[in-house]
Amino acid sequence: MKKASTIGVGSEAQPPKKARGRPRSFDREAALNAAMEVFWTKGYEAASISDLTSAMGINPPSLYAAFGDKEKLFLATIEQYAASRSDQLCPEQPTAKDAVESYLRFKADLLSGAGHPRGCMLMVAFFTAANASPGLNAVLAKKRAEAREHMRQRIKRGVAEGDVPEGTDAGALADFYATIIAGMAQQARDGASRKSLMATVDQAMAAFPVPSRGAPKKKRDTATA
Amino acid sequence: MKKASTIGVGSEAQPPKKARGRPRSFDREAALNAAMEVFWTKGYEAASISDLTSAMGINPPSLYAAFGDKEKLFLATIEQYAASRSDQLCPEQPTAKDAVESYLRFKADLLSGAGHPRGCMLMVAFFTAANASPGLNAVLAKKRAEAREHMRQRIKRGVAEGDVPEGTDAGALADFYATIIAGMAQQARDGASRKSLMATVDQAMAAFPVPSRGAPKKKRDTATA
DNA sequence: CTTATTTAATATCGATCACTATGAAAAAGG
DNA sequence: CCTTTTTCATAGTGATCGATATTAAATAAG
Repeated sequence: MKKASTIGVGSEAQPPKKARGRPRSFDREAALNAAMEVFWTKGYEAASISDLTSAMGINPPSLYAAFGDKEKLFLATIEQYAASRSDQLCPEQPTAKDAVESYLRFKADLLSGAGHPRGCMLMVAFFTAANASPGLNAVLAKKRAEAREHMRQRIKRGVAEGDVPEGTDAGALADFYATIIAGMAQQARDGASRKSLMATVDQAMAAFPVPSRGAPKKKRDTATA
Repeated sequence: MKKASTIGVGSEAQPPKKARGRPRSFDREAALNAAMEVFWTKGYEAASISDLTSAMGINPPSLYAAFGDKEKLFLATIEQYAASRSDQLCPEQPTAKDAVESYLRFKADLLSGAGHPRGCMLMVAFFTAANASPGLNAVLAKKRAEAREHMRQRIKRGVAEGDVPEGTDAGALADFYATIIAGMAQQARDGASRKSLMATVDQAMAAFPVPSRGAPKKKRDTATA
């Protein structure tokens, strides 16, 4: 009766050592991706175990044995979603403005992309898991905060390097672009085209502050105030 | 057994003619407002009849007799919500930019206001009623489209009157500000302060196109192209 | 082989869902 | 008074929710 607890076993260590009991008859990652699409489409609370098991091609006991419960399965799909979308600003972009713009266009591309449900799964999760456990909501809140923080840090760096005007409020500017991303996620789920989202990115980038001509252009950290 | 069908009776005609049967023992509008707050807080599908009746202070049969069913009650709260927020741009603002800005600030005020749940009920509805009937979703989609259309018309008028540059794509600009509003709704539900939302409005308005100096400034419709 | 271990499939569990049948209570019309 | 009409309140309906007990099947170890 000793439980071996193979719930968390994803891809931590995969030597072909044979397990003891009856082998699993489904692909864990494929089932996880199927579950992700269900949650992405219907939302967390509206996705029933019945919806999930039929999409994953397994029975309820297999789901619970492999993933724990509905919330743990959802968290696993959230991690899968976030990991496959590397929520980070491209560090090769020379200026903060370029970095933010490429990030927004990357997002716009994903939001309107084919082969998966429309919009952002994290936004769907935010609205449809509001009544779920505090622990789940804490994870979601952290994921949301990360994107904003990455942008804020990049803008701050831009100020230090002189491609963003001195005195710019990096936090407020990051909030603005976080608002743009959230808005685009809603618009995309509402059916907005890639072209429409890109036009919104154009508009949003027109508001990015640039140093006035003749302003100090630091190269690194040689302050010339 | 003749049903008198008093479901829709809101405030269409209120002469104090006494009805025939036992009088209703609760205030219909107060109950509607209580239901609105439940839907606004928990979302459409997550709000149970039990949640609703206890917040409204009535029993299930009274709810069904007065409002029909859960979907009809929800639609009634949506109408109440939209009506009490006159989703229209202030026509007294002299320019399209002023009109859009005051609209955004009006929205930011409501989104972060006290005395009611955070965020926009229509956005909560959009995400939490996605699996509901097509009819319900059509109503919600129409409400969303209205705000965008009002902004588009006002921007178009600005182009005609010369306070918006010629050649401006009014639809794309309206899409941009609809994105801002949707994004602010999410941020507000996520806990953003009024101050933070207002800073985002500042940023968003910096992107509003203005005629270059020396550009034609039509007063009304005297074209001078 | 037998035993131990793990998964698969069936058939549920109690709780909650949206909703309602039933009859008493409260008013007006006669 | 009695009848009619409408609402109120109790106590449910069948359906579906998330989650499991149970048993058979499949593998490795001994």
